[in-house]
Amino acid sequence: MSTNHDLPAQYDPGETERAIYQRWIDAGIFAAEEKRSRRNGGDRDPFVVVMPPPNVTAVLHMGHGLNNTVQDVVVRWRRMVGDETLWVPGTDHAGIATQNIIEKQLAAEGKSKADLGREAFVARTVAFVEETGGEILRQLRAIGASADWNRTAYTFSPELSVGVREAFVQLYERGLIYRGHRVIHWCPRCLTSLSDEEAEHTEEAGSLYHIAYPIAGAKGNATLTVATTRPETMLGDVAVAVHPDDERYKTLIGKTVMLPIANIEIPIIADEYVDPAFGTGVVKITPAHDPNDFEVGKRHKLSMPVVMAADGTMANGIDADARVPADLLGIDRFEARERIIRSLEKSKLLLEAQPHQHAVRHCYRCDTVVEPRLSDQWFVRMEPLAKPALKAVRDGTIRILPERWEAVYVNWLENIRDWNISRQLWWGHRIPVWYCEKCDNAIVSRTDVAACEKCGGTVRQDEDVLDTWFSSWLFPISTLGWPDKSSAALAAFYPTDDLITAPEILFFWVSRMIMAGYAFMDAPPFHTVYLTGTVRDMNHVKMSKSLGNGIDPLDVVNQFGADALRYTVISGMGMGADLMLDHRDLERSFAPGRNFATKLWNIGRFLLSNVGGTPVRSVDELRDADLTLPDRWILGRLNATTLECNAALGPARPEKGKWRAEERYSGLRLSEYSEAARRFVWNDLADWYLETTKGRIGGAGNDSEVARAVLTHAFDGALRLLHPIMPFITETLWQRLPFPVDADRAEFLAVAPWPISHPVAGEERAAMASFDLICDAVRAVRQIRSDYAIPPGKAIDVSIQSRANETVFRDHAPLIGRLSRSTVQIGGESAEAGAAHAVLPDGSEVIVPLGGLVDLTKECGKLRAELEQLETQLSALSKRLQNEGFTKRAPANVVEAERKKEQDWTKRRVQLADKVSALCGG
RNA sequence: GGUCGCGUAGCUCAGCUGGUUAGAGCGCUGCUUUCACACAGCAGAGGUCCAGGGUUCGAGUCCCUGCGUGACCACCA
Repeated sequence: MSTNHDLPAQYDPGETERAIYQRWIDAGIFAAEEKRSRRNGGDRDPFVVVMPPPNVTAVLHMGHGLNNTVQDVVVRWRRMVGDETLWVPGTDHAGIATQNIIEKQLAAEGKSKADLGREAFVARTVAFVEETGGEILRQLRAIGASADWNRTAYTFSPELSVGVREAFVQLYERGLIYRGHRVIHWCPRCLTSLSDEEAEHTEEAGSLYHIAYPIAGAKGNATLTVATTRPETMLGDVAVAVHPDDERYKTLIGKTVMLPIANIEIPIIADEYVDPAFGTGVVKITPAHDPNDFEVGKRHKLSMPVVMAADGTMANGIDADARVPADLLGIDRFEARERIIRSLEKSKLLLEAQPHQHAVRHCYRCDTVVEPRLSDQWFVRMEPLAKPALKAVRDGTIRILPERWEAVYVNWLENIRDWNISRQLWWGHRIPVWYCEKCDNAIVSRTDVAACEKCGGTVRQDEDVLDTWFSSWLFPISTLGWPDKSSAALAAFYPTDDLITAPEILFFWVSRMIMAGYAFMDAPPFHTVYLTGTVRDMNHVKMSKSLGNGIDPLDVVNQFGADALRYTVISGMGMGADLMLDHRDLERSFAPGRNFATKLWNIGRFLLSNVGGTPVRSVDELRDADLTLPDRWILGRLNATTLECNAALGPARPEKGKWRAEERYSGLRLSEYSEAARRFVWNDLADWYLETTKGRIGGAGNDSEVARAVLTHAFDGALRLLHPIMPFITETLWQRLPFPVDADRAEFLAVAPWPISHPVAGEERAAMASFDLICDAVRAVRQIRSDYAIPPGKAIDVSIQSRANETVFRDHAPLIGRLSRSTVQIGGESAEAGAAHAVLPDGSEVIVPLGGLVDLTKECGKLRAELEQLETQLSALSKRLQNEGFTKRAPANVVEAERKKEQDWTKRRVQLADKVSALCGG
């Protein structure tokens, strides 16, 4: 133990945080051991959190800061409670995102990926990732993340890649992966297909063009008007469709129209898909460039001409013949739209361009407008996978917090569509399918294939790679050793416990992990999903680097310390609520956290300079008679605060495998936990208890020892409660506390036991109420001093008058006097209610009622009257409910309502009775 | 278009199953450099809990309507 008990006047987080983190790492306290898990014969419950793997190229932003702080708080809490705690860190290779970065680099060098070729491109990306990747994980250490870095995973590592192939092959063998020919979302900039989730809707102001298609062979200039928002695709039209029951067009069905510009005759068909009420009730059918039209085309066995190239320029593709005229070939789709509109205007076939608000899908990586495109892709059949995932949330195996997200989750899974998993990229897990060049055999294999197993012909592997999410959906199992089912880590730590992430990836990642858990392990990956809020600026705009409204968490760490960052994030975050921070004024956002750290520091300084470094006595050895009222009060407050923190943090896992209704939505209220701990430290310990010890510590004798012991114990408890939120400063201070000699001490606060609590007993409650009265008296005297501008140095005589609590006040008059810097007498004549009565220096007299004290006689009378009335009503009600005549005759809902009322009144009666006994004694 | 959320002090928000005088941080006013702390202490000011209606002995809390605002989902071209 340190003999130097002087702390520097100022806490310097920069100096201490790094050193402490290194000591934790050196001691290996973040490393989890399989054999200590109860599931592997150990004596500890496992508690496991899997980190949402950030993109390997990412740099830390506030979103990560928030998310990982929440995870770390939960993980550190469980570690202190004594669980075998594992937090698995890792990164994601992020197919499109990473490939885009390398392509941008190449573009800056005047090259394209085609110049390099696939192999060199991948090699370059690997080198880039090796060099710069994982920086974000190093940054997470700066905010104190207590992950088990020995287990750091990477979705594209050889180990995890084994799992990816295994998953693909297994699903293929179970008939859940298939190759499909259909219209998918295509990004003309990234040149790859996207899943439905990757093509995000944005509301945009566009136009609904009304275009006249001349009816073939009709008299005069008869036309049929179609409505479209994408006229450039009309070159790929193979029909126009009307609703079969639409009286306006019934007679035209079966006839043909001339497709303008392409000058082709196409049929008028009937299909129920058409909504007669929208637009003109006539729809152009372009099967290769619209998913609905594709379905219509299939139903009517229409051809599917492709009139656009992969990069979004006009082209005569498959089945298109010469539909695209020469002057439009190679023209970008949006330019082509303009030209086609102008051309139609000229030929008077454009009848109208209505302003039209509609949702346009954009690439989630580069924001380019997505183009529907006909192509061959690999799909996962989702419905069978969704079933157990749906059941899990419905039956309480998995809960999602905040509760409202459960409905969103259920809704998505109920309407799930097949998942396009192939991407036309170079960066990612190559699809494990080989095609024979000779016999057209397709081989799906866990290992690389050299030759066709049927004919021995040469094979080539599918060019495409898998969606990044096809590797991350395996994260909870693959990081623990799957597909090796005998893996000790899998046995010890799967299923995991909490999954903490942003709601944006509920569908991308969370839902799919649940499906993968059931598909490959036949067990859910976790029992709790906690969705955090979003970090926004003061205008409620989501923080992002590109908008320039971001905050760099490392700036905050440098200026205010990691603890300040963490405290701000945790205390400011209601369950699932967004967190608003001012990026232009970091002081405003983070000073409260820093100030609180300073407060802790100063309590520590007081303690070390007054209590000193000599070991204190253990509070367990103190006899009740030794404890003063303030001692009893602060110990009671510590206990109450521990209870509050426990209640806010909630059960770590469902008690009986599944969440019961009562516990399902409780816990993980981190801001409440943080507030309870802060209140204890600042408002109880620092503002009151510490002040009461000032006259005691340093004096000779027993009472000084008692005060030293209690103060140290209370501060120790506070540091334990706060450690998950502010790990650095609490560890620093805790290391220097003058613990009792024989204390059974952990080496680090990070692994010290969480405070023990007990149910509050009646006499404890009474003692605490007494001290609250003392505080009221002190406040009343201070108010007199402040209101009447009594100078600090000037003593005044005050008398406290209270018949009801005279004993309490009499016993503690010196304490009241010391805390209010006045001379206090107890007792006086007008003592009906409690009041402080002072004679001012100028001779005038003032009276201030004591805040917490009411006119007891009156108040008790009122309460007793209410209680009496309630009891009368309640007994009448109960009698009625016991009367079978009533319960049988009255309608069920009335009886039900009366029963409910009986319950309410009973509850209220207990409340009132409690109050009466607390306030009025007996 | 569908679903869901939010509207409480100047600002950012707590307030869980209805029950004392509606809370916190920041900001604001006054006093104080008192030997842990001015990144502080003490004492204050500030709220028709969006509006209107309803249920109840009792509503910030539950129900309905309206206004404002946000999120998610969506194949009306």
